[in-house]
Amino acid sequence: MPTIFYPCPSLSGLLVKPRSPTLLHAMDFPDENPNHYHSYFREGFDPPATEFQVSDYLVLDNGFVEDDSSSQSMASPEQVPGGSSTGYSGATSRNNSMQNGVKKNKIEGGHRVAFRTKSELEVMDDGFKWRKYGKKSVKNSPNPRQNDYFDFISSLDFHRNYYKCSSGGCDVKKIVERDREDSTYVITTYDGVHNHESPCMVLYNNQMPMAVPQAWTLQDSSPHSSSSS
DNA sequence: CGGCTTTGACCCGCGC
DNA sequence: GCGCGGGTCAAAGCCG
Repeated sequence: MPTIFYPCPSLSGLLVKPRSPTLLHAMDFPDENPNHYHSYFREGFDPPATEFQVSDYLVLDNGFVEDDSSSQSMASPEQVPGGSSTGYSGATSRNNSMQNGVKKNKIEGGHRVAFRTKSELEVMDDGFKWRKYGKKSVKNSPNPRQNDYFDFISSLDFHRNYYKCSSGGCDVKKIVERDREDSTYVITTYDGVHNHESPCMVLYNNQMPMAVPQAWTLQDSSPHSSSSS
């Protein structure tokens, strides 16, 4: 079974809810930042639920985000004809194709994952090097909160930051925005699959090679994605 | 000087 | 057709 690994930064507990039929395997490692840890997921493992703070999102594989949650800022299925929605309803890239008259927001490389992480920080180190190439303002939160902490969060500008992997030849993109439904959360969406190892993983492998077996190796795509290339 | 961020402009698709 | 929103481009500026 092909395996795909993605990094998921987290500050206060990883927020995971598998959206695909495959279960996910989490392996947590410390970051260079003591306030962070990263988790790497792979198919075929059911993490003990008690170890995780449940989030509303983890979406992956085959290039389409599956989203049956009606309470999120990400697109709901009805926003995209045909039922397959994307993390961003307007992600109408010029590379997107029309299929049978139904616009499918298929991403290059065939994979999209989204992490919803409870964090004051919008930009978290996930081990890869990213270059920012765009920023767009979005509407403010529809649910303003009332205590000091939420006031602080709500005072932040709501915007969407666009990043590309700065590694040459790697076309993976990352979109970061604060969840407009709950501004204490940050939604990070990865588009595509890295064709190289993370510099961070090289460090990990040097330090504890047995503990991180090929965690950043991106093996062949899943059966779902084989039709999306 | 190179790499990165910022930011306004532009392109495109969609809904009305 | 037009306006709007999302995504990208690219020039300018910043910083180490």
